[in-house]
Amino acid sequence: MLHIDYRDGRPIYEQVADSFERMAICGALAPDSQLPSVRQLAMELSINPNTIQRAYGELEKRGVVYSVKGKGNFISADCVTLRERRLQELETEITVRAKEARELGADDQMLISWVIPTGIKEGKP
Amino acid sequence: MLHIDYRDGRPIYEQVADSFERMAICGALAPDSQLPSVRQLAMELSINPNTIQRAYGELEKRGVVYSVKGKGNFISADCVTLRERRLQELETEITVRAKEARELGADDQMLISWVIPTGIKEGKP
Amino acid sequence: MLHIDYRDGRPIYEQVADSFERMAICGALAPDSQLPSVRQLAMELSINPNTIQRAYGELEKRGVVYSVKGKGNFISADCVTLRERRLQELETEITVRAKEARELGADDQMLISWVIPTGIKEGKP
Amino acid sequence: MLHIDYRDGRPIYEQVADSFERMAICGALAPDSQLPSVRQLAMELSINPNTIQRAYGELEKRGVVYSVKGKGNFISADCVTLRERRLQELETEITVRAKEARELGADDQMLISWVIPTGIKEGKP
DNA sequence: GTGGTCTAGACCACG
DNA sequence: GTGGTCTAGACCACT
Repeated sequence: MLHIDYRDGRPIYEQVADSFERMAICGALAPDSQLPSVRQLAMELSINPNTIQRAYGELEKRGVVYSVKGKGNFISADCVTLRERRLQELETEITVRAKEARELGADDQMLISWVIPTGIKEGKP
Repeated sequence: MLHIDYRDGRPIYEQVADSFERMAICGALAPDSQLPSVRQLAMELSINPNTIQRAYGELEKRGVVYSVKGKGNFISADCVTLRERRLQELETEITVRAKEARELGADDQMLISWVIPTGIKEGKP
Repeated sequence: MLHIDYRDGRPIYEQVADSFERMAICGALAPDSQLPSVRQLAMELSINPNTIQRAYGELEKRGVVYSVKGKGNFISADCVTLRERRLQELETEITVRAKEARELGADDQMLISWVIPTGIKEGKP
Repeated sequence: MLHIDYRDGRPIYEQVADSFERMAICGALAPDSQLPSVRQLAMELSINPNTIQRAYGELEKRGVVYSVKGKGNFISADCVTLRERRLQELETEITVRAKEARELGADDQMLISWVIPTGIKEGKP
């Protein structure tokens, strides 16, 4: 269900949080659907419960999840909203880098080639 | 001359190294020009010499400077080479994010608008 | 388990790193197996933890280990990969020296006798 | 006459010593011929006299040069003797590495290909 | 308890 | 004076 890569430089809690956010974004987790409990998920992944707790806290901070005392953690927004939020993040990350690349001599054509997949551009069959 | 931000999450040695790399890339530091000595820069920035040492070590690992015992640290490569190296980094960073954005529904037009500083902006103003 | 020679010209952190790399190459350390913790190894060898830290950093730079915050350091690559890497290093070291020896008058036969452990030795016994 | 490369990791005094040894080996410097004075060479190369002094000391330690107080430094042996000495050094350096390579799986054919130049093997036109 | 970073102060090799 | 290494001790982020 969830994949942890210890070699990945990122901390575990971040990997867990990212996985859930990705699932929420793609619609695999509907709004108000409940996440696995901290203890249960910790056992499944053989991870310290503190780490799961922190991952859920991270998701709450990002606005992806809300927690109800004594009940559990739940997805807070629909996938469309989350998708837009993530797209805005990506936009700033890309524009910042595009700006730097432009200052280093990259021109329109080069930048466009970076964001448009090579080969087949239409269809996605 | 050099600015350190303690609130910046990045470690100090990395900030120092990045600053020098940026200066070398933009041509502000010519090849074979000498960098400030470890001790002197440490005093100017009120930083431990060990931290500067590490920053210079990082730059050497990146191929931006070379060090001569008893003489000092010097810029190793010309700005053109360094610029190409940095552009390749930016390319991968951008393509990875563009790929994710595309999976989230971004189309060519949207991605292109992110990398091209258009004077005309639709909506948002 | 690990041997440090203070008279050896090489820095301690390099000796430590080399020892672990050699063990990983010969298969004594399997991929994903955990290395001793920085503090523990420092105590065993009566060495400053900082030096061990640096040795592990060196190994990470070489691609021999990966580190996980709060967990420890682990072997990253299999012995076959590491072996090939080391063989390439040895190839360049040998070819460089063979070239110089050739310029000094060594012929094919002499060079071959150096790299092949012949039971029969002419003269010298 | 003599070439110093500051980017070369090796210390200056070693580079100077190596250059003279190479010249003595190839016969460019005859036995008992005088080397340039410490001060003069230091000026020519824009190097600290201490460094030249150390280079000459290194050469004396290697048995390539002998010094006469108040007179100067002189080549000690003929090129044939020096050549043999250097060849013995290269032999040990190569055999040690060949032994390690063999332990890592290199076979005769591989090792021979390392010490015999690719392409044309006869003639040296 | 783990690794990652930083500070403080010392010694050595090199020039 | 320079860089390179090592020690000692501290704090932080992560598990």
